[in-house]
Parts: sequence; C-alpha cells; structure tokens
Amino acid sequence: MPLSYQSHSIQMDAHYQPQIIETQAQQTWENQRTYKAVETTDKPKYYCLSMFPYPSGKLHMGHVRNYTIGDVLARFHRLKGYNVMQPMGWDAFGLPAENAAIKNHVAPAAWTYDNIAHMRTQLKRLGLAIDWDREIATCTPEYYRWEQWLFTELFRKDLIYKKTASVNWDPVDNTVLANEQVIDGRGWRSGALVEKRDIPMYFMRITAYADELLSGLDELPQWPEQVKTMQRNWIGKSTGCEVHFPYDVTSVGNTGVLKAYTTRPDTLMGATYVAVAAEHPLATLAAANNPQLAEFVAECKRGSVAEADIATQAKLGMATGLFVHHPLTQEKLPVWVANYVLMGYGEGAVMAVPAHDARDFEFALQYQLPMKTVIAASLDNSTPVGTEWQDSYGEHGVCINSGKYDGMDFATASTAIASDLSALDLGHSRTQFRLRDWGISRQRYWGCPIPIIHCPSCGDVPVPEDQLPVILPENVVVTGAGSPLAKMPEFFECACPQCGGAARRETDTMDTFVESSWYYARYASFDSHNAMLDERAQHWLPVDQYIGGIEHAILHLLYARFFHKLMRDQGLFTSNEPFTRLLTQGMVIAPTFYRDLGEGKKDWFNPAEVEVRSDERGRPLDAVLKTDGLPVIIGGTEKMAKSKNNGVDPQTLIDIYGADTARLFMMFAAPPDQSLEWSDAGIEGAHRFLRRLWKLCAEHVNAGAISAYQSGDLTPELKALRLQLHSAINKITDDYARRQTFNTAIAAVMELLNSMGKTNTDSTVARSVIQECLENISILLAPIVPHICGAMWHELCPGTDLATQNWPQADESALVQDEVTMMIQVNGKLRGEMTVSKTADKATIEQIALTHELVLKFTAGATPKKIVVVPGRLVNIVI
RNA sequence: GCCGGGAUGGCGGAAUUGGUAGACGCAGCGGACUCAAAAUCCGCCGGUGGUAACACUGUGGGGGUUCGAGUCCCCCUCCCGGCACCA
Repeated sequence: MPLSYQSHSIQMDAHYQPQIIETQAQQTWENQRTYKAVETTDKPKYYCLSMFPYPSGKLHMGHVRNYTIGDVLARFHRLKGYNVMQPMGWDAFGLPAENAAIKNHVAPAAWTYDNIAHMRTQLKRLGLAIDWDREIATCTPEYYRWEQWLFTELFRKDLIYKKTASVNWDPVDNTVLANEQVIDGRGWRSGALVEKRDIPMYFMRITAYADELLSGLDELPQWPEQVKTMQRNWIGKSTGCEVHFPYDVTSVGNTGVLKAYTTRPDTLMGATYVAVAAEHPLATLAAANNPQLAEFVAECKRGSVAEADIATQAKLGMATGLFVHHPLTQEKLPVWVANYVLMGYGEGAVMAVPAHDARDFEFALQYQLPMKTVIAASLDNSTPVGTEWQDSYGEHGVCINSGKYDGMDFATASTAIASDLSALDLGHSRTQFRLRDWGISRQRYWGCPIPIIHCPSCGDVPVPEDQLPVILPENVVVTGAGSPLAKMPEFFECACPQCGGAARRETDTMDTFVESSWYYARYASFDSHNAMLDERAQHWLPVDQYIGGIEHAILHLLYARFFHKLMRDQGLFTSNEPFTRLLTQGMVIAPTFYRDLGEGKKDWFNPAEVEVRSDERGRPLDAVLKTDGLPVIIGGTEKMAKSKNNGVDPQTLIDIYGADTARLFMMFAAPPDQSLEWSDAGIEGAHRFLRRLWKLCAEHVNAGAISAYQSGDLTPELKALRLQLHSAINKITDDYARRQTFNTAIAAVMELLNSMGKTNTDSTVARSVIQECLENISILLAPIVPHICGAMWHELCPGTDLATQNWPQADESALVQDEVTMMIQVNGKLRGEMTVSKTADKATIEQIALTHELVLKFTAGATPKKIVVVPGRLVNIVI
C-alpha cells in the first residue's frame, strides 16, 4: 500500500531539544498508559525483567545500565508484536537501612520509603516502558505476608528445620556480624577480634532439590554457559565413598566409627592419618583433657566464618592423641585436628592421603606425617612421590603398593574397595553435594519476621494463616547492638496458637535473599489479596528474559530457581524454571584519581573534578585537580564506588543531555555482558550522533513531503545505500534478538547515517530512499532511544504512531549482489583483492587469482602446491 | 585457596562458524567556515623503515595444530566477579 503524506506547513526544528521531546513523550506514555500489561492471548506474551534495585538512595550507573538493557529488549519485543510485561519494584529490606538508622537516627522504614520515592522519579525520567501499576516493595506487609505464609507451609512439609550454625560474633558489641562487616578479622564498628559462635537457626532444605537444580540447568539453553558452569560447580555433585574408621576403648575411650567421605576411594590404601574439623565431636572429646588441644580448637574458632578467609589462612593442625583403625588394614591412624577441614561439608572429617592430595601433602610435609605412594601411571613406572608437590600426583592411574588392588585403574579399584567396605559394614559408595542447606535466620531488625512462636510446651509452632502477617513494627530505635525486636515485649510476648499458653515470638528475621527469590512471580499477581499467586502467574511465568549483574550468577539465581520449584510443588503454577533466558551484565567502571596523604591514606578525587592532560598523540600525560591545578595520581579503572569517589551521578547526565543520550551511550560503549568504562567524551559523542540524526531528518522533512521508496530506477549510489539499509535491518534484528549486542546495532545505524550524509539528494527518487532510511532508522533505534525516534516518526509520517508500527523486514531484492570482492593470499599472507561474479566457479576464481599482478610478483613463477578457495571470501595460493 | 571470566591502537570496542585485524565511536593532528571562538563540515590516524610505491611487524607472554589462528590446544603472567550473613 503506497503511502503519501500531506505537505508540512510548519517547519521541523533543526535543533535537537531532548528535554522538550522527552517530557512530551513521557507524559503521553503516562496519560495513555502505553505500557500497561494486560493478560491477553491474541499475542505471544513476553515477560521482561531486570533485577529490582535495593533502594539505596539514588540511582547509580549500574542501575541505568541494567534498566536500559531491559527496556531495549522490552521495547524491541513490543515492536516485534509481543504482549510485553515489564514491571518494577524494590528489594527494600536489608542492612544499609539499619546502618543509615544508626548513623542518621532515622527509622529504617522512613529512610527506605523516602529513597523509593526519589528513585522512582529518577527511573521514570529514564523513559522506561514499565507498567508502574505493578510496583511492589518487599518491606510492605502485603508482600511479606505471603513469604510468611509459604514459610509456614514449608515448615509443615519439613522443608524448613532448625539446627545450629556458626556466625561471626562481635564480643564487644555483642552482636552477630555479616561477613561484609568483618574487616581483617575484626568487627567494623568495635574493632574487636571476631569469633565464630554457634546459634540456632532455621534452614531451608535446598539440598532436597539439589539433583533437580543440577539437571534443570540442562533445560536452560538460553543461559550463559559460564553461569551454568558456576552453578554446577557450586552444587558440586560428586560420586565417591563413605569410609568408616572404627575406633575402640584403647585408642579413644569408647567404641564407634569416624565417618569420612572421599572422592578417591582408590587411594584408601595410601591413607596415613585422618583430619577432623575443630568442631568435630572427636576434637571436642580429645580437647576435654588436653589443654593444649583445647587452646588450638579455640584458636581455630577465631576469625570469620567466610570460606575465603578459611581457605586462605595458613594450614594449621594438632594431633589429638587419638587413633582410629584403617578399615581394610586395621593399621592405627592418628587423628588430627586441622583448620582446613570444614564441618559443614561431608562429615567434617577427611581421610588424608598425602601422596595424592595437594592439601594433605602440604599438611603432611609441615607436620612430618608419613606418605605412602599408592597410585602410579603404570605398574612398572612407580617412583615414590618427592618432597615437592607435582600435579601428576593427584591424577588418576593404577594402584600400586595396595595389595589385592594392585594394577587396578581408578574405576575398578573404587568399585572393589567400596564393595569390600560394604561387606565389612565399614562404608559404601554414595554421592555427595557441595551445596549446603540455606540458613535463613538473621539476627537483624529490618527484614521479614520469621512466623514462628516458641511455646514451652508445644515447641516451635508456625503462626496460623489467620494470624498472618506478623507485622514488623516500623517505629523503632536501632543501636547496632542486637536486634530491636528482641527488646520489644509488645512484639515478642504472645500466646501459643496451639495451647493458648504464654509463648515467645521468634525475633529473628529472614535473609533478604528470600524476598528476592520470588518477587518475579508476585509481579504477575501484584494485587492478589487472597493468595500468594493466582492464575495470572501461570499466564506470565516463566520470565522470558531476565537481566542482572554477573555477581548474582550463583546465590540469587540459585535461590530463585529453588523457590520456583517450591512454589510449583505448592501448586501455584506448573513451570519448572523461573527464567528462560538470562543476560548477565558487566559492571560500570571509572578511572580513579588520588593524592597520597602518607601512612597509606589516600584522598580520592571524583573524575569530574580532575582534568587529564595528554600529549599531541592523545596519550595521557598527567592529571590535575581543576580547583588548584596541581597534579593528582592516576589510579586504576575500577567499579564505581563511594570508597574510591569515582562514581558519576547519572542524574546530572540526564539533566544535561537527556535520557536518550544517556541510554545511547550506555548501550554503545560496550556489549552488555562486558564491563563498561565511563567516559565524559563518550557521552558527548553519543549526543553528537543524535544531533546529526535529528538534523538530517529535519533537513529532509523541511524539503517537502515525499513518499517512501517504492521501486524504480536507482543510481549505483542509491542501490548501494538500499543494500546497506536492508543489510543493516537484518544485522540489527539479529543483534537485538539473538546476539544481544546493542553496541554493534548502533554502529550499523551510524554507518548508515554516514552514507546517507554523503548521498546526493537532488532527485525525488534519492529523497524517497532517504525517507525509507529514516523511517527504518526510527524503528530500528526506537528500543534504545525511544523519545527521539517517536518524535522523528511523527515528523516523517504525520498522523501515525511509531508505537503501532511493525518491526521492519529486509527487502530481499535490495540484498541481491552480482559481484563479490575476494581476498587473495599467497602462503597465508594477504597480497591483493579481486572482484568476481557471484556465480563464478572455482576454476575461474583460481584462474583470476593466479594471473593477478601482485600474485605473479610473489609467486615468482613457482608452481602452486595447493590452492584453497573459500567461496565469496578468499583464495590462498600455497607455493 | 577454590570456582567462573577477561586481556586487541592513545582510549572504549569490532572482527558472529578457523578466512581482509582495528568496523563504529572517542581522543589527537591537519584543513574549510568564522573578526574570533564554539558548533558544523572535509581529510589523516597501530608500530618500524621509506619522499613514495611498498616492505616488515603487530591481538598480555611462551610453545603447538593448520594452507591460514585475535579465534582451537598446552603452559605462564596480570586483572576482574563469586565463595553461602553486602545486595
């Protein structure tokens, strides 16, 4: 259907004014509820979700990046004809609100709600295609009451249970510390040496879903391989053997077995000692009448519970004086306490085979424990291990010095040993997970109250549904020492729901990861007052596209997958996985500048306060502070952070250049999954491009109305321009849909604009091709810069709306090429190029290449040994 | 320590399946316009040598596979993310 347009009586302003364009567009979207999501079935649904923000106070660049990426994908799919839902909410519980409360004497609730109000305004200014009606905040009772409800359901199903676990304890502030609050082994406020302390906590039985969480990864072809690998390793399923080391009255004082798990049962004959964790019952037993050992066990309890700290500390150990028996040889093996053995993994004990395990080797060397070589590459190649660890020591091989197992390979020996242990009832093969159950109790105020009542006669009783929610009181004083809830009798004094007797309400709150594990589902049923989720969850779930930082690759994404399965098994919907496709975005980084203040202290300067001077080739020479003109030191380029004062406030940027420029720069500077370096000059470049685009559009429109290209005689120049346009349509569509590399999509439009600027536009047909280009660019770029594209469309096609257009399809006839350029190589080195017919056969191509003058120069009469022809690409002549 | 990534001009990046290394943008240099500046437009722009044509060299370092390697394999260095109570 040919289109023709009325001529314009009013000229299009050639000056690009983003503030006016953007305010108008955003008002229209808000008035018309353009992005309201409705459950319809006439179009395929597309649920696009960016990880919701913690309301820290104001938007940072990471947020801008995250929500722009999500918005680009949401808008692209909307134009592609999908029924799109893109919601927004607030991960509103958490530690920073309590810290702010201590520092500024404001209630965490008030602080949080203020932050939400401010950040909502900022997000709206970015021009996101969000259905704001669905906004949720996890700190509201309407949200967390369903979390409490699910908790009570899971508690009844025994998927939540109570046990003790180690936490960081600050002995001065008498409070539990988060790992983040432990700095170099000391409490961040008190400076006291932190110790481990065991307290009772509620645990979610995530290990019951370990197998499904592992196998489910195979059903996620659209997740990055790196994330799936990290999750697989985190779950850490291993096959191996449980080995029982019997002990008796003579060596321990009573009888029993020490259980250890190993993935290398084939090395059992090489076990020379057994190591247990400091918290292991045998360690406690031995320490009871051994003050030196008791001191060592206490020493092991110093420091934080963070695994990174434990794994990097010096390997220390002490003999307990106890002995166990080797299950197959009955040999006496000493029991050691070692700080590298974790109580939380396996049985809290390891059989040590120093000759074939790197950590055991190091430990045995340090404490002069014996080593026994029992594995070799082959029977006749069996030199004992030396005094320095070699990676080959840990590799699989055949058994030697192992009696009846000699000559067996890993699999044969493992099976034989496991079966012999089974026969003696001293072990058996089994699988083991590295994944541990999820401790969700937090001794903090600003979180979702755990809905449990402790009754002296009935025990732990879940709060009945008709008494939910357990409301978190919002007017409290936070001091930093212990939870305020534990000091509020009006909160914890209650009656037992079962016997009616006096009881005490649980004052711990839940890990904030619990809220963020199911919020994506609640957006579908955001206003459901009768149930956690309703049938709309079945309609929208799973999320089609999830976008968030790579730092969430394991914990958040694993917990959300776990919750999805819990909710599925609760009958709330039927899908197995929450997020069909995942995009993990990189960090936003910026240069750092500082002056040394001595004693290791530094004064950090914001990039905005600093001028970097460069030489005549643009290489940076030095940097000076703008205010005093004196030099500052150029530090590394790091993640934007308060501590390095290298953050750039996105609000300033939007105020100066507009949201479209901010969005364009963010999408152009790097592909979404890589880190993005902030650059003032880069933002200027992005703005310059929009000005050029707008100006070219205005000049075209102001020259009079014109129809878009239909068909007709084209000059070679116009034919080339149409080829470029329609190739770009294919490339850009692929970039959005499959590759999700928005930087290359933008580059393709920039190239197109460069060509358009060089095109002679004197003829009607030329102007119609320019019209065609501009119309297409308006749609192609709309996901990234929606405001300017909507405004340009309005000028190009008055009376129609960009939002109702279809995504363009390349005109196949414009893509036809008769000739191709091929490269000519001699011995793999580029020596020339040639233009050949697209239909030329191999012999013709070889003939043209061989007679090429530059080829003749390099072949110098030699006879080619081989000619490689890659059709449409190159010819390589080997001489 | 363990797990997962990354390294390409002065800078951000491109090169999609092993086939033209440096698209696009920034910075810089030269020019046009201007009384001047800004803005805009045009040109140049990895390194070395050469007036030039051109040659050699070049994708963190070392080795390998291949007609051909930024891309695949082995070893190494440095940087980044995660490690279960930061979110």
